[in-house]
Amino acid sequence: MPYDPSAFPPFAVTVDLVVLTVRRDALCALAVRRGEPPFQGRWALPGGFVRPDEDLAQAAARELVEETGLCAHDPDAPAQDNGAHLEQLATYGDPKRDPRMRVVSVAHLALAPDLPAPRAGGDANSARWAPVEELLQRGGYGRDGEQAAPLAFDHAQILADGVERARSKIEYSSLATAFCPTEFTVGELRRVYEAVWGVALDPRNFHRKVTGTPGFLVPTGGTTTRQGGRPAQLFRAGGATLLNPPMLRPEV
Amino acid sequence: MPYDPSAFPPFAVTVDLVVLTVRRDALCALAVRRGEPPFQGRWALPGGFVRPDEDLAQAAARELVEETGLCAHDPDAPAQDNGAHLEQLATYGDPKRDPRMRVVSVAHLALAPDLPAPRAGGDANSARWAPVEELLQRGGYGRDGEQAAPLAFDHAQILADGVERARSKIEYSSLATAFCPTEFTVGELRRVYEAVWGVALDPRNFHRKVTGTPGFLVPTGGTTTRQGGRPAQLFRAGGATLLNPPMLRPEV
DNA sequence: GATCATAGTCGTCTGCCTGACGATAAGCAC
DNA sequence: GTGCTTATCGTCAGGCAGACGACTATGATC
Repeated sequence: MPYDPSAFPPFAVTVDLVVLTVRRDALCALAVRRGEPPFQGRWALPGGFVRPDEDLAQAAARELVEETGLCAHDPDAPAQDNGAHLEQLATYGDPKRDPRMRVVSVAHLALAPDLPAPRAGGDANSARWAPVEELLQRGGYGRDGEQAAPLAFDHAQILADGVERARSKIEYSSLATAFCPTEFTVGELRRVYEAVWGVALDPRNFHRKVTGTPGFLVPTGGTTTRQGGRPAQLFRAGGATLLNPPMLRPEV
Repeated sequence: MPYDPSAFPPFAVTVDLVVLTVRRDALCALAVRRGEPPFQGRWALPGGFVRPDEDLAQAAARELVEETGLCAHDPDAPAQDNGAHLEQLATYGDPKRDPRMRVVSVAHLALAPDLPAPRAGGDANSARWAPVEELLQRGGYGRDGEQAAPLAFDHAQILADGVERARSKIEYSSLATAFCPTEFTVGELRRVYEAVWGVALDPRNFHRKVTGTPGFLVPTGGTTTRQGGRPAQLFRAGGATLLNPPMLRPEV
C-alpha cells in the first residue's frame, strides 16, 4: 500500500473489546492480563491491531473469536445463533493514551451469554470475567483479595462507556436477550435486567411488559424448572429489535 | 514520535464532519466540493487529517472552525454560548473506502443554529448548505437543476448515520435547542422538531410538553413577534440535558 | 376602525401504560 | 401435607399523550 509519510501522520489503529456477560447475577466484563510493557501485569481489555486488509468490524469479530471463541453475528440480524452481539462503541485517540506511539483505538461492545470460561492462549491466569464494579473501582480488592489496580491505558473509561451503552440500550431494544441462551424464561431475562441495571424489578409488571410487547418474545412451547419453583415457559427472542414504548429503568 | 513501521500497519486517520442545521424548515447539512481527485468536483463532507499532537475531538473542533467559524463547546456543558454541539458519531474504516490509501475516518456530528453562509476559503461555490434529502437521494436533481451526484467516498452513509443520530437524540435530550439561537420561542423549537423529523406536531401538545418538563426551558421574560401572530414568550435552554419521559416521535 | 389571518396559550377528555400489590398456580424439599 | 420458591394472572389508581375546543394578541387588509 503506497503512501507518503510526509503527506499525513501515520497512526496505529487498534480495536479494543468490551465483552459483557451476566454471570451469577452480576454484570461482568472480560479482562486480560498484559504480558508486556507498558502496564505489564495489569488487567486490560482484549484487543489488537487492525490488519491492513480488514474492516474494523472484521477486526473486532476476529479478536472476539480469538479471546472467547464466540462468533459474532450481524447486529441487524436477530440473535438466533449462539453468537454474540457486536457493535461499534466509540473511538479513543488521545495523543498520550499509549506511551509508545500514537494509537487510535476503535472500541467495540460485545454482549454474550454466560460462557464456560475465557480462553486466552490456554493460560487461565491471563484472562477472566470480572464484575464491572470491581474493574471500575480504583484501589479496591479483586478476587482472591488481590489489590485491584486500575485497568491499563484508558480502558477504565472505555469500559465505563461500554457499560453505559449497554445499560441504556436494553431500555429501548431487545438487546438484553443477547445475554441469554437461545431459550430462556421471563425470569431469566428479568435477572439480566436486574444485573445490568443493578436494581430490583417487579416480576409481575416485568412479565406483563415483555409478554405484552408484540414480537419481542416467542414461546417455544417448552417449559423449564431450572430456577426452582413453578415451571416457567421458555421463549426465544422474537424478530422485534426495538422496544416501543421502552422498558423503564427505575430511579435509584 | 518513535515507532517501528514493521510492528504495526500504518493508517491515515481523519475526522469527517456531519454539520446539521435547520434552515427554511428543512434539515440541512454542510457539503463541500472536492477540488482534487479522487471524486474531484463531487460534494463531500468537510474533514481532514488528524494532526499528530491533537485529540480526535480537538481535530473535529478545529475542522468545524475552519469550515464554519463555529466554536464547538463541550457536549456536557449546556448550550449557552453561540457554539455548536459537537459529538463523536462513529468510525469508518473499510479498507477500500479511500482508493488512495488506508484511511480510518472518525466521523463527528455537529448541530448548529442557522448560520448566514458557509465559508470555505471564501469560495462560495465550494461549500453550501443542502437539504439532507437532496444529498442522500441518488440521481436526483439538486439546486439549480444540477444533477445531484452521490456524495464522495462513503459520505452518504456517514451523513445518513448522523441524521439518524440527530433524529433519535432529540427524542430524549434537549439537543434540539442546539439548532436554535440563544433565545427562541416554543414555536421555533417545534419547527425544529418538525424539520428534523419531517412530521407535523400538534402545537398545543408540544407546548404543554416542553413547558411542563422541569429544567428544559427557562423563560427570559422577553417576547417576540418575529413569526407573526400573537407575541410569543422567549426561552433559553435550561440546564436539563435529558428529557424524561422523552418526546414521542409520531409514527409515519 | 372592523375584519381577517396567523400564532400562541390554556383546558378538557379519553385511552394507554406503569407502578403497586393481591391472589393463585405449580414445582421441590422435608 | 407443609412450607418455600418462582411463575403467572388480575385489579386499581395515577400519569401522560393524542385529539381537539376555546380564547388571546398581534399584523395585514379593507
